[in-house]
Amino acid sequence: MDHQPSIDIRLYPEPKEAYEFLKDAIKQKDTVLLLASCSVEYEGRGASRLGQGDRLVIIKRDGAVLVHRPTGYSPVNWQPESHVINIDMDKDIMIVRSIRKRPKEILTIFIHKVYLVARAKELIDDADFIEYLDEREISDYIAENPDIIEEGLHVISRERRIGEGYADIIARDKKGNYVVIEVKRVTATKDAVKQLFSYVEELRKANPNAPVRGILVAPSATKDAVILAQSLGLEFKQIDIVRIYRDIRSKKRPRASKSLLEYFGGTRKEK
Amino acid sequence: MDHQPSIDIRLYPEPKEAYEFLKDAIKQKDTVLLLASCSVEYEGRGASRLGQGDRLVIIKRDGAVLVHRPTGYSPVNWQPESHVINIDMDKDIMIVRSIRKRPKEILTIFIHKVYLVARAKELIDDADFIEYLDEREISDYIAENPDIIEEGLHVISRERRIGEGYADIIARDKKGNYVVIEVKRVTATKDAVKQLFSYVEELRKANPNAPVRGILVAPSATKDAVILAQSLGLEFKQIDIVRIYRDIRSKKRPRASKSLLEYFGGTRKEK
DNA sequence: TGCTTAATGTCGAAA
DNA sequence: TTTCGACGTTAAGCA
Repeated sequence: MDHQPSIDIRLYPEPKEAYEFLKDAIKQKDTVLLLASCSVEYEGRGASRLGQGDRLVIIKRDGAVLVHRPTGYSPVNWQPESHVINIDMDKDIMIVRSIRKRPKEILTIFIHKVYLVARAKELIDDADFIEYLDEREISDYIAENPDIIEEGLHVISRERRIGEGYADIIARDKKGNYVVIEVKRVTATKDAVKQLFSYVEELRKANPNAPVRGILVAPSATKDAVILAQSLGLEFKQIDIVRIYRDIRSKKRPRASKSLLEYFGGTRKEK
Repeated sequence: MDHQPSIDIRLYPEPKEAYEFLKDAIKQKDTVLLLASCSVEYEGRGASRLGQGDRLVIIKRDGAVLVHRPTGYSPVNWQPESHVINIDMDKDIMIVRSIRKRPKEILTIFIHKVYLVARAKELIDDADFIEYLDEREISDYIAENPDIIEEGLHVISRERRIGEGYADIIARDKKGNYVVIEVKRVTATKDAVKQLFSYVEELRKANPNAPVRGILVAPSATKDAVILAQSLGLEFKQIDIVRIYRDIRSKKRPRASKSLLEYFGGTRKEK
Protein backbone atom coordinates (compact mmCIF):
# COMPACT_ATOMS: atom_id res chain seq x y z
CA MET A 1 0.00 0.00 0.00
CA ASP A 2 3.01 2.24 0.28
CA HIS A 3 3.89 2.73 -3.34
CA GLN A 4 4.17 6.25 -4.62
CA PRO A 5 3.48 7.22 -8.22
CA SER A 6 6.16 9.42 -9.68
CA ILE A 7 4.79 12.74 -10.80
CA ASP A 8 6.48 15.48 -12.76
CA ILE A 9 5.05 18.91 -13.50
CA ARG A 10 5.75 22.16 -15.32
CA LEU A 11 4.04 25.39 -14.35
CA TYR A 12 3.63 28.01 -17.09
CA PRO A 13 6.23 26.34 -19.30
CA GLU A 14 7.51 27.83 -22.51
CA PRO A 15 6.08 26.20 -25.64
CA LYS A 16 9.29 24.33 -26.41
CA GLU A 17 9.58 22.96 -22.91
CA ALA A 18 5.92 21.96 -22.79
CA TYR A 19 6.30 20.24 -26.12
CA GLU A 20 9.27 18.11 -25.09
CA PHE A 21 7.58 17.29 -21.81
CA LEU A 22 4.31 16.28 -23.42
CA LYS A 23 5.92 14.37 -26.23
CA ASP A 24 7.84 12.16 -23.87
CA ALA A 25 4.87 11.71 -21.53
CA ILE A 26 2.64 10.56 -24.36
CA LYS A 27 5.35 8.26 -25.66
CA GLN A 28 5.68 6.68 -22.23
CA LYS A 29 1.91 6.39 -21.92
CA ASP A 30 1.86 8.37 -18.71
CA THR A 31 -1.30 9.88 -17.35
CA VAL A 32 -1.25 13.49 -18.50
CA LEU A 33 -3.04 16.49 -17.04
CA LEU A 34 -2.98 19.71 -18.94
CA LEU A 35 -4.44 23.07 -18.00
CA ALA A 36 -4.20 25.16 -21.11
CA SER A 37 -5.78 27.60 -23.46
CA CYS A 38 -6.70 25.55 -26.49
CA SER A 39 -9.04 25.15 -29.41
CA VAL A 40 -10.42 21.81 -30.45
CA GLU A 41 -11.82 20.14 -33.50
CA TYR A 42 -13.33 16.75 -33.98
CA GLU A 43 -14.36 14.75 -36.97
CA GLY A 44 -15.72 11.24 -37.05
CA ARG A 45 -19.24 10.12 -36.26
CA GLY A 46 -20.01 13.80 -35.96
CA ALA A 47 -17.98 16.96 -36.42
CA SER A 48 -17.37 19.97 -34.25
CA ARG A 49 -15.17 22.98 -33.69
CA LEU A 50 -14.49 24.77 -30.45
CA GLY A 51 -12.72 28.13 -30.30
CA GLN A 52 -9.97 29.06 -27.92
CA GLY A 53 -10.55 28.89 -24.21
CA ASP A 54 -9.13 27.62 -20.91
CA ARG A 55 -9.65 23.91 -20.45
CA LEU A 56 -8.48 20.80 -18.71
CA VAL A 57 -7.14 18.10 -20.99
CA ILE A 58 -6.66 14.58 -19.68
CA ILE A 59 -4.79 11.87 -21.51
CA LYS A 60 -4.92 8.42 -19.96
CA ARG A 61 -2.60 5.52 -20.54
CA ASP A 62 -5.13 3.67 -22.68
CA GLY A 63 -5.32 6.66 -25.00
CA ALA A 64 -8.56 8.01 -23.60
CA VAL A 65 -8.60 11.77 -24.10
CA LEU A 66 -10.93 14.17 -22.35
CA VAL A 67 -11.30 17.90 -22.88
CA HIS A 68 -13.19 19.54 -20.05
CA ARG A 69 -14.53 23.07 -19.94
CA PRO A 70 -14.56 24.81 -16.54
CA THR A 71 -18.08 23.62 -15.72
CA GLY A 72 -20.27 20.59 -16.13
CA TYR A 73 -20.06 16.84 -15.97
CA SER A 74 -19.48 16.06 -19.62
CA PRO A 75 -16.30 16.62 -21.56
CA VAL A 76 -16.86 19.00 -24.47
CA ASN A 77 -14.72 16.77 -26.67
CA TRP A 78 -13.21 13.38 -26.11
CA GLN A 79 -11.85 10.12 -27.45
CA PRO A 80 -12.95 7.01 -25.55
CA GLU A 81 -9.65 5.34 -26.31
CA SER A 82 -7.34 5.99 -29.18
CA HIS A 83 -4.90 3.89 -31.12
CA VAL A 84 -2.53 6.70 -31.98
CA ILE A 85 -1.76 9.96 -30.26
CA ASN A 86 0.76 12.22 -31.87
CA ILE A 87 1.98 15.65 -31.08
CA ASP A 88 3.45 18.36 -33.25
CA MET A 89 4.62 21.91 -33.01
CA ASP A 90 3.51 24.64 -35.38
CA LYS A 91 4.79 28.12 -34.58
CA ASP A 92 4.51 27.85 -30.79
CA ILE A 93 1.17 26.06 -31.04
CA MET A 94 1.21 22.44 -29.94
CA ILE A 95 -1.08 20.18 -31.90
CA VAL A 96 -2.18 16.96 -30.24
CA ARG A 97 -3.97 14.53 -32.53
CA SER A 98 -5.76 11.50 -31.19
CA ILE A 99 -6.89 8.96 -33.73
CA ARG A 100 -9.35 6.17 -33.19
CA LYS A 101 -9.50 3.40 -35.77
CA ARG A 102 -13.02 2.09 -35.60
CA PRO A 103 -15.09 4.07 -35.81
CA LYS A 104 -12.62 6.34 -37.54
CA GLU A 105 -12.45 9.50 -35.51
CA ILE A 106 -9.92 12.24 -35.14
CA LEU A 107 -9.69 14.63 -32.25
CA THR A 108 -7.29 17.53 -32.64
CA ILE A 109 -6.33 19.85 -29.84
CA PHE A 110 -4.53 23.09 -30.64
CA ILE A 111 -2.72 24.15 -27.51
CA HIS A 112 -2.00 27.84 -27.56
CA LYS A 113 -0.74 28.40 -24.03
CA VAL A 114 0.09 25.85 -21.34
CA TYR A 115 -0.58 26.88 -17.76
CA LEU A 116 0.15 23.58 -16.10
CA VAL A 117 1.18 20.20 -17.39
CA ALA A 118 1.65 17.14 -15.23
CA ARG A 119 2.55 13.54 -15.91
CA ALA A 120 2.11 10.59 -13.59
CA LYS A 121 3.61 7.13 -13.80
CA GLU A 122 2.67 3.97 -11.98
CA LEU A 123 -0.82 4.88 -10.97
CA ILE A 124 -2.20 1.72 -9.44
CA ASP A 125 -5.91 1.13 -9.12
CA ASP A 126 -7.06 -2.47 -8.88
CA ALA A 127 -9.86 -2.06 -6.36
CA ASP A 128 -13.26 -3.58 -7.01
CA PHE A 129 -16.13 -1.30 -7.85
CA ILE A 130 -19.12 -2.64 -5.97
CA GLU A 131 -22.59 -1.61 -6.93
CA TYR A 132 -24.95 -1.99 -4.00
CA LEU A 133 -23.62 -5.29 -2.68
CA ASP A 134 -21.04 -7.91 -3.48
CA GLU A 135 -21.81 -11.59 -3.75
CA ARG A 136 -20.68 -12.40 -0.24
CA GLU A 137 -22.92 -9.74 1.27
CA ILE A 138 -25.91 -11.07 -0.64
CA SER A 139 -25.07 -14.59 0.42
CA ASP A 140 -24.79 -13.48 4.05
CA TYR A 141 -28.13 -11.75 3.83
CA ILE A 142 -29.79 -14.82 2.41
CA ALA A 143 -28.21 -17.02 5.05
CA GLU A 144 -29.67 -14.74 7.69
CA ASN A 145 -33.01 -14.35 5.91
CA PRO A 146 -33.56 -17.62 4.04
CA ASP A 147 -37.30 -16.99 3.98
CA ILE A 148 -36.86 -14.52 1.10
CA ILE A 149 -35.90 -17.55 -0.99
CA GLU A 150 -38.46 -19.98 0.32
CA GLU A 151 -40.53 -20.19 3.45
CA GLY A 152 -39.25 -22.73 5.95
CA LEU A 153 -35.71 -22.96 4.63
CA HIS A 154 -33.08 -23.85 7.22
CA VAL A 155 -29.39 -23.14 6.53
CA ILE A 156 -27.01 -25.91 7.51
CA SER A 157 -23.73 -24.82 5.95
CA ARG A 158 -21.92 -21.99 4.16
CA GLU A 159 -19.12 -22.04 1.61
CA ARG A 160 -18.91 -25.80 1.81
CA ARG A 161 -16.30 -27.35 -0.44
CA ILE A 162 -17.97 -29.57 -3.01
CA GLY A 163 -15.94 -31.06 -5.82
CA GLU A 164 -13.86 -28.29 -7.28
CA GLY A 165 -15.73 -25.35 -5.80
CA TYR A 166 -17.61 -24.02 -2.84
CA ALA A 167 -21.37 -24.11 -2.55
CA ASP A 168 -22.56 -20.71 -1.30
CA ILE A 169 -25.30 -22.03 0.92
CA ILE A 170 -26.59 -25.50 1.75
CA ALA A 171 -29.94 -25.74 3.49
CA ARG A 172 -32.84 -28.06 4.13
CA ASP A 173 -36.37 -27.21 3.10
CA LYS A 174 -39.36 -27.81 5.34
CA LYS A 175 -39.77 -31.32 3.93
CA GLY A 176 -36.19 -32.10 4.90
CA ASN A 177 -34.76 -32.07 1.35
CA TYR A 178 -31.29 -30.75 0.80
CA VAL A 179 -31.19 -27.41 -1.02
CA VAL A 180 -28.05 -26.11 -2.68
CA ILE A 181 -28.15 -22.34 -3.23
CA GLU A 182 -25.91 -20.58 -5.71
CA VAL A 183 -25.86 -16.78 -5.46
CA LYS A 184 -24.97 -14.33 -8.21
CA ARG A 185 -24.98 -10.57 -7.82
CA VAL A 186 -25.50 -9.94 -11.53
CA THR A 187 -27.47 -11.66 -14.26
CA ALA A 188 -26.99 -15.41 -13.96
CA THR A 189 -25.64 -17.18 -17.04
CA LYS A 190 -25.52 -20.80 -18.14
CA ASP A 191 -22.18 -21.08 -16.38
CA ALA A 192 -23.84 -20.39 -13.05
CA VAL A 193 -26.41 -23.11 -13.79
CA LYS A 194 -23.68 -25.62 -14.65
CA GLN A 195 -21.82 -24.73 -11.48
CA LEU A 196 -24.93 -25.22 -9.38
CA PHE A 197 -25.71 -28.49 -11.13
CA SER A 198 -22.25 -29.86 -10.36
CA TYR A 199 -22.77 -29.16 -6.65
CA VAL A 200 -26.18 -30.77 -6.73
CA GLU A 201 -24.82 -33.88 -8.43
CA GLU A 202 -21.95 -34.20 -5.97
CA LEU A 203 -24.32 -33.85 -3.07
CA ARG A 204 -26.61 -36.51 -4.55
CA LYS A 205 -23.66 -38.86 -4.90
CA ALA A 206 -22.76 -38.29 -1.27
CA ASN A 207 -26.38 -38.76 -0.21
CA PRO A 208 -27.90 -41.34 -2.55
CA ASN A 209 -31.13 -41.63 -0.61
CA ALA A 210 -31.85 -37.97 0.07
CA PRO A 211 -33.53 -35.72 -2.50
CA VAL A 212 -31.35 -32.71 -3.39
CA ARG A 213 -32.75 -29.51 -4.86
CA GLY A 214 -30.77 -26.68 -6.45
CA ILE A 215 -31.78 -23.02 -6.46
CA LEU A 216 -30.05 -20.36 -8.46
CA VAL A 217 -30.44 -16.96 -6.80
CA ALA A 218 -29.77 -13.78 -8.78
CA PRO A 219 -31.33 -10.43 -9.68
CA SER A 220 -31.95 -11.82 -13.15
CA ALA A 221 -30.97 -14.68 -15.45
CA THR A 222 -30.45 -15.05 -19.16
CA LYS A 223 -33.08 -16.93 -21.11
CA ASP A 224 -30.53 -19.64 -21.83
CA ALA A 225 -29.78 -20.04 -18.17
CA VAL A 226 -33.45 -20.39 -17.26
CA ILE A 227 -34.03 -23.01 -19.96
CA LEU A 228 -30.96 -24.98 -18.95
CA ALA A 229 -31.97 -24.83 -15.29
CA GLN A 230 -35.42 -26.18 -16.09
CA SER A 231 -34.06 -29.01 -18.18
CA LEU A 232 -31.75 -29.97 -15.32
CA GLY A 233 -34.51 -29.78 -12.75
CA LEU A 234 -33.04 -26.74 -11.04
CA GLU A 235 -34.92 -23.70 -9.83
CA PHE A 236 -34.35 -19.98 -10.28
CA LYS A 237 -35.25 -17.46 -7.63
CA GLN A 238 -35.13 -13.79 -8.48
CA ILE A 239 -34.04 -11.34 -5.81
CA ASP A 240 -34.13 -7.55 -5.61
CA ILE A 241 -30.62 -6.34 -4.83
CA VAL A 242 -31.67 -2.76 -4.22
CA ARG A 243 -34.29 -3.87 -1.74
CA ILE A 244 -31.80 -6.07 0.09
CA TYR A 245 -29.30 -3.22 0.10
CA ARG A 246 -31.85 -0.87 1.62
CA ASP A 247 -32.83 -3.44 4.20
CA ILE A 248 -29.24 -4.03 5.29
CA ARG A 249 -28.57 -0.31 5.35
CA SER A 250 -31.64 0.51 7.42
CA LYS A 251 -30.84 -2.19 9.96
CA LYS A 252 -27.15 -1.49 10.23
CA ARG A 253 -27.52 2.24 10.25
CA PRO A 254 -30.73 3.15 12.07
CA ARG A 255 -30.08 6.88 12.10
CA ALA A 256 -26.40 7.62 11.74
CA SER A 257 -24.67 9.13 8.75
CA LYS A 258 -21.41 7.27 9.06
CA SER A 259 -19.34 5.82 6.30
CA LEU A 260 -20.88 3.07 4.24
CA LEU A 261 -17.50 1.42 4.20
CA GLU A 262 -17.60 1.16 7.98
CA TYR A 263 -20.95 -0.55 7.81
CA PHE A 264 -20.51 -2.78 4.87
CA GLY A 265 -16.82 -3.33 5.33
CA GLY A 266 -13.90 -2.50 3.12
CA THR A 267 -13.81 -3.37 -0.52
CA ARG A 268 -11.01 -5.85 -0.77
CA LYS A 269 -10.10 -6.97 -4.25
CA GLU A 270 -11.97 -10.14 -5.17
CA LYS A 271 -10.44 -12.91 -7.16
CA MET B 1 -6.46 37.06 -25.13
CA ASP B 2 -3.48 37.58 -22.88
CA HIS B 3 -4.97 36.76 -19.54
CA GLN B 4 -3.30 34.16 -17.39
CA PRO B 5 -5.16 32.02 -14.89
CA SER B 6 -3.44 31.85 -11.53
CA ILE B 7 -2.52 28.32 -10.61
CA ASP B 8 -1.18 26.97 -7.37
CA ILE B 9 0.04 23.45 -6.71
CA ARG B 10 1.37 21.15 -4.02
CA LEU B 11 3.39 18.05 -4.87
CA TYR B 12 3.28 15.18 -2.36
CA PRO B 13 1.95 17.45 0.38
CA GLU B 14 1.54 16.36 3.97
CA PRO B 15 -2.08 15.66 4.95
CA LYS B 16 -2.39 18.85 6.96
CA GLU B 17 -1.03 20.99 4.15
CA ALA B 18 -3.22 19.31 1.55
CA TYR B 19 -6.24 19.80 3.76
CA GLU B 20 -5.72 23.53 4.20
CA PHE B 21 -5.00 23.91 0.51
CA LEU B 22 -8.08 21.99 -0.59
CA LYS B 23 -10.35 23.57 1.96
CA ASP B 24 -9.55 27.05 0.74
CA ALA B 25 -9.70 26.06 -2.92
CA ILE B 26 -13.17 24.56 -2.49
CA LYS B 27 -14.32 27.60 -0.54
CA GLN B 28 -13.12 29.86 -3.32
CA LYS B 29 -14.76 27.67 -5.94
CA ASP B 30 -11.51 27.17 -7.77
CA THR B 31 -11.07 24.41 -10.28
CA VAL B 32 -9.35 21.61 -8.38
CA LEU B 33 -7.23 18.76 -9.70
CA LEU B 34 -6.24 16.02 -7.34
CA LEU B 35 -4.06 13.01 -7.98
CA ALA B 36 -4.46 10.84 -4.94
CA SER B 37 -4.96 7.43 -3.47
CA CYS B 38 -8.56 7.39 -2.38
CA SER B 39 -11.64 5.29 -1.74
CA VAL B 40 -15.09 6.43 -2.77
CA GLU B 41 -18.66 5.79 -1.86
CA TYR B 42 -21.83 7.00 -3.39
CA GLU B 43 -25.45 6.87 -2.40
CA GLY B 44 -28.39 8.40 -4.17
CA ARG B 45 -30.17 7.08 -7.24
CA GLY B 46 -27.86 4.12 -6.91
CA ALA B 47 -25.22 3.11 -4.41
CA SER B 48 -21.62 2.01 -4.73
CA ARG B 49 -18.35 1.55 -2.96
CA LEU B 50 -14.89 1.67 -4.41
CA GLY B 51 -11.79 0.54 -2.48
CA GLN B 52 -8.52 2.40 -2.30
CA GLY B 53 -6.62 3.17 -5.48
CA ASP B 54 -4.85 5.92 -7.41
CA ARG B 55 -7.25 8.29 -9.10
CA LEU B 56 -7.75 11.72 -10.54
CA VAL B 57 -10.36 13.83 -8.81
CA ILE B 58 -11.69 16.94 -10.50
CA ILE B 59 -13.80 19.55 -8.78
CA LYS B 60 -15.19 22.29 -10.97
CA ARG B 61 -16.47 25.67 -9.95
CA ASP B 62 -20.11 24.67 -10.45
CA GLY B 63 -19.62 21.82 -8.01
CA ALA B 64 -19.26 19.12 -10.63
CA VAL B 65 -17.10 16.34 -9.21
CA LEU B 66 -15.44 13.62 -11.25
CA VAL B 67 -13.44 10.67 -10.02
CA HIS B 68 -11.43 9.08 -12.80
CA ARG B 69 -9.59 5.77 -12.72
CA PRO B 70 -6.36 5.51 -14.76
CA THR B 71 -8.17 4.23 -17.86
CA GLY B 72 -11.39 4.77 -19.74
CA TYR B 73 -13.71 7.52 -20.79
CA SER B 74 -16.18 7.45 -17.94
CA PRO B 75 -15.62 8.60 -14.40
CA VAL B 76 -16.06 5.76 -11.91
CA ASN B 77 -17.97 8.10 -9.61
CA TRP B 78 -19.25 11.59 -10.11
CA GLN B 79 -21.64 14.35 -9.21
CA PRO B 80 -23.00 16.35 -12.18
CA GLU B 81 -23.14 19.45 -10.04
CA SER B 82 -23.48 19.76 -6.31
CA HIS B 83 -24.94 22.33 -4.00
CA VAL B 84 -22.60 21.69 -1.11
CA ILE B 85 -19.06 20.42 -0.98
CA ASN B 86 -17.46 20.06 2.39
CA ILE B 87 -14.15 18.72 3.51
CA ASP B 88 -13.05 17.20 6.78
CA MET B 89 -10.03 15.59 8.31
CA ASP B 90 -10.16 12.30 10.17
CA LYS B 91 -6.80 10.96 11.32
CA ASP B 92 -4.79 12.03 8.27
CA ILE B 93 -7.59 10.98 5.94
CA MET B 94 -9.30 13.81 4.12
CA ILE B 95 -13.00 13.33 3.53
CA VAL B 96 -14.59 15.29 0.73
CA ARG B 97 -18.38 15.15 0.64
CA SER B 98 -20.33 16.44 -2.30
CA ILE B 99 -24.07 16.76 -1.80
CA ARG B 100 -26.65 17.22 -4.49
CA LYS B 101 -30.10 18.33 -3.44
CA ARG B 102 -32.43 16.98 -6.11
CA PRO B 103 -32.14 14.16 -6.65
CA LYS B 104 -30.63 13.73 -3.24
CA GLU B 105 -27.22 12.20 -3.73
CA ILE B 106 -24.07 12.07 -1.69
CA LEU B 107 -20.63 11.37 -3.02
CA THR B 108 -17.92 10.83 -0.45
CA ILE B 109 -14.23 10.65 -1.28
CA PHE B 110 -11.80 9.38 1.32
CA ILE B 111 -8.40 10.72 0.41
CA HIS B 112 -5.65 8.61 1.93
CA LYS B 113 -2.61 10.07 0.23
CA VAL B 114 -2.28 13.13 -1.97
CA TYR B 115 0.28 12.99 -4.74
CA LEU B 116 -0.58 16.24 -6.44
CA VAL B 117 -3.16 18.89 -5.81
CA ALA B 118 -3.67 21.94 -7.99
CA ARG B 119 -6.09 24.84 -7.96
CA ALA B 120 -6.81 27.24 -10.79
CA LYS B 121 -8.57 30.58 -10.70
CA GLU B 122 -9.97 32.66 -13.50
CA LEU B 123 -10.26 29.98 -16.12
CA ILE B 124 -12.02 31.71 -18.98
CA ASP B 125 -13.81 29.74 -21.64
CA ASP B 126 -16.55 31.53 -23.52
CA ALA B 127 -15.96 30.11 -26.99
CA ASP B 128 -18.83 28.73 -29.02
CA PHE B 129 -19.08 25.01 -29.52
CA ILE B 130 -20.13 24.50 -33.11
CA GLU B 131 -21.52 21.20 -34.24
CA TYR B 132 -21.00 20.79 -37.97
CA LEU B 133 -21.86 24.32 -39.01
CA ASP B 134 -23.01 27.58 -37.54
CA GLU B 135 -25.99 29.51 -38.82
CA ARG B 136 -23.95 31.88 -40.96
CA GLU B 137 -22.19 29.01 -42.73
CA ILE B 138 -25.51 27.35 -43.51
CA SER B 139 -26.92 30.64 -44.72
CA ASP B 140 -23.87 31.17 -46.93
CA TYR B 141 -24.22 27.70 -48.37
CA ILE B 142 -27.89 28.24 -49.17
CA ALA B 143 -27.14 31.62 -50.75
CA GLU B 144 -24.63 29.88 -53.01
CA ASN B 145 -26.83 26.85 -53.62
CA PRO B 146 -30.41 28.14 -53.47
CA ASP B 147 -31.61 25.18 -55.53
CA ILE B 148 -31.44 22.94 -52.46
CA ILE B 149 -34.35 24.99 -51.13
CA GLU B 150 -36.31 25.32 -54.33
CA GLU B 151 -35.47 25.03 -57.96
CA GLY B 152 -35.15 28.37 -59.72
CA LEU B 153 -34.63 30.49 -56.64
CA HIS B 154 -32.59 33.63 -57.21
CA VAL B 155 -30.96 35.41 -54.26
CA ILE B 156 -31.25 39.18 -54.29
CA SER B 157 -30.05 40.17 -50.83
CA ARG B 158 -28.44 38.93 -47.63
CA GLU B 159 -28.83 40.05 -44.03
CA ARG B 160 -31.16 42.79 -45.04
CA ARG B 161 -32.45 44.92 -42.22
CA ILE B 162 -36.21 44.54 -41.92
CA GLY B 163 -38.04 46.06 -39.00
CA GLU B 164 -36.14 45.14 -35.87
CA GLY B 165 -34.04 42.34 -37.31
CA TYR B 166 -32.15 41.06 -40.32
CA ALA B 167 -33.65 38.68 -42.84
CA ASP B 168 -31.08 35.97 -43.59
CA ILE B 169 -31.82 35.71 -47.29
CA ILE B 170 -34.24 37.44 -49.62
CA ALA B 171 -34.79 35.89 -53.03
CA ARG B 172 -37.20 35.71 -55.89
CA ASP B 173 -38.74 32.46 -57.06
CA LYS B 174 -39.07 31.56 -60.70
CA LYS B 175 -42.48 33.22 -60.85
CA GLY B 176 -40.93 36.43 -59.60
CA ASN B 177 -42.44 36.30 -56.11
CA TYR B 178 -40.39 37.56 -53.20
CA VAL B 179 -39.15 34.81 -50.89
CA VAL B 180 -37.90 35.53 -47.38
CA ILE B 181 -35.71 32.74 -46.02
CA GLU B 182 -35.04 32.30 -42.33
CA VAL B 183 -32.26 29.82 -41.46
CA LYS B 184 -31.87 27.92 -38.19
CA ARG B 185 -29.08 25.48 -37.47
CA VAL B 186 -31.07 23.56 -34.85
CA THR B 187 -34.72 22.61 -34.49
CA ALA B 188 -36.86 25.58 -35.44
CA THR B 189 -39.34 26.76 -32.82
CA LYS B 190 -42.41 28.97 -32.90
CA ASP B 191 -40.13 31.93 -32.25
CA ALA B 192 -38.40 31.34 -35.58
CA VAL B 193 -41.78 31.25 -37.32
CA LYS B 194 -42.85 34.50 -35.69
CA GLN B 195 -39.56 36.10 -36.68
CA LEU B 196 -39.97 34.98 -40.29
CA PHE B 197 -43.58 36.16 -40.35
CA SER B 198 -42.60 39.62 -39.16
CA TYR B 199 -40.14 39.93 -42.05
CA VAL B 200 -42.74 38.72 -44.52
CA GLU B 201 -45.29 41.21 -43.25
CA GLU B 202 -42.84 44.10 -43.43
CA LEU B 203 -41.89 43.16 -46.94
CA ARG B 204 -45.55 42.95 -47.93
CA LYS B 205 -46.13 46.41 -46.51
CA ALA B 206 -43.22 47.73 -48.53
CA ASN B 207 -44.42 45.93 -51.67
CA PRO B 208 -48.21 45.96 -51.56
CA ASN B 209 -48.62 44.58 -55.04
CA ALA B 210 -46.00 41.82 -54.98
CA PRO B 211 -46.70 38.40 -53.48
CA VAL B 212 -44.23 37.58 -50.67
CA ARG B 213 -43.53 34.01 -49.56
CA GLY B 214 -41.72 32.95 -46.39
CA ILE B 215 -39.64 29.79 -46.03
CA LEU B 216 -38.27 28.55 -42.74
CA VAL B 217 -35.12 26.48 -43.30
CA ALA B 218 -33.87 24.17 -40.56
CA PRO B 219 -32.78 20.58 -39.94
CA SER B 220 -36.07 20.05 -38.10
CA ALA B 221 -38.93 21.96 -36.56
CA THR B 222 -41.17 21.47 -33.56
CA LYS B 223 -44.73 20.39 -34.21
CA ASP B 224 -45.93 23.74 -32.90
CA ALA B 225 -43.70 25.60 -35.29
CA VAL B 226 -44.96 23.64 -38.30
CA ILE B 227 -48.60 24.22 -37.33
CA LEU B 228 -48.06 27.92 -36.78
CA ALA B 229 -46.20 28.24 -40.07
CA GLN B 230 -49.07 26.58 -41.94
CA SER B 231 -51.67 28.79 -40.32
CA LEU B 232 -49.63 31.86 -41.31
CA GLY B 233 -49.16 30.64 -44.86
CA LEU B 234 -45.44 30.10 -44.40
CA GLU B 235 -43.44 27.13 -45.64
CA PHE B 236 -40.93 24.86 -43.92
CA LYS B 237 -38.00 23.35 -45.78
CA GLN B 238 -35.97 20.67 -44.06
CA ILE B 239 -32.24 20.55 -44.73
CA ASP B 240 -29.60 17.97 -43.94
CA ILE B 241 -26.82 19.72 -42.04
CA VAL B 242 -24.48 16.75 -42.17
CA ARG B 243 -24.83 16.54 -45.91
CA ILE B 244 -24.16 20.24 -46.34
CA TYR B 245 -21.18 19.95 -44.00
CA ARG B 246 -19.75 17.10 -46.06
CA ASP B 247 -20.32 19.01 -49.25
CA ILE B 248 -18.57 22.14 -48.02
CA ARG B 249 -15.75 20.05 -46.60
CA SER B 250 -15.22 18.09 -49.81
CA LYS B 251 -15.15 21.22 -51.92
CA LYS B 252 -12.95 23.26 -49.64
CA ARG B 253 -10.58 20.46 -48.83
CA PRO B 254 -10.23 18.21 -51.87
CA ARG B 255 -7.43 16.10 -50.46
CA ALA B 256 -5.60 17.91 -47.70
CA SER B 257 -5.67 17.12 -44.03
CA LYS B 258 -5.35 20.62 -42.71
CA SER B 259 -7.12 22.16 -39.82
CA LEU B 260 -10.87 22.42 -40.05
CA LEU B 261 -10.58 25.78 -38.38
CA GLU B 262 -8.51 27.04 -41.27
CA TYR B 263 -11.17 25.94 -43.71
CA PHE B 264 -14.29 26.90 -41.91
CA GLY B 265 -12.78 29.84 -40.13
CA GLY B 266 -12.34 30.56 -36.46
CA THR B 267 -15.13 30.15 -33.98
CA ARG B 268 -15.73 33.63 -32.72
CA LYS B 269 -18.22 33.95 -29.94
CA GLU B 270 -21.66 34.75 -31.30
CA LYS B 271 -23.97 37.14 -29.59
C1' DT C 1 -17.00 -8.25 -34.14
C1' DG C 2 -21.50 -6.63 -34.19
C1' DC C 3 -26.03 -6.14 -31.82
C1' DT C 4 -29.05 -5.11 -27.96
C1' DT C 5 -30.08 -2.90 -23.67
C1' DA C 6 -29.48 -0.38 -19.41
C1' DA C 7 -27.66 3.85 -17.21
C1' DT C 8 -26.46 7.29 -10.61
C1' DG C 9 -26.93 7.96 -17.95
C1' DT C 10 -26.38 13.68 -19.19
C1' DC C 11 -28.24 17.54 -21.45
C1' DG C 12 -31.22 20.68 -23.52
C1' DA C 13 -35.67 22.22 -24.97
C1' DA C 14 -40.72 22.08 -24.83
C1' DA C 15 -44.92 22.02 -22.16
C1' DT D 1 -40.71 22.20 -12.62
C1' DT D 2 -41.49 18.11 -15.17
C1' DT D 3 -41.37 15.56 -19.31
C1' DC D 4 -39.33 14.11 -23.47
C1' DG D 5 -35.94 12.99 -26.85
C1' DA D 6 -31.23 12.98 -28.63
C1' DC D 7 -26.50 11.79 -27.90
C1' DG D 8 -19.90 11.56 -31.47
C1' DT D 9 -24.26 8.74 -26.00
C1' DT D 10 -21.01 4.87 -23.08
C1' DA D 11 -20.67 0.26 -21.27
C1' DA D 12 -21.84 -4.45 -20.54
C1' DG D 13 -23.64 -8.72 -21.98
C1' DC D 14 -24.45 -12.20 -25.71
C1' DA D 15 -24.80 -14.24 -30.19
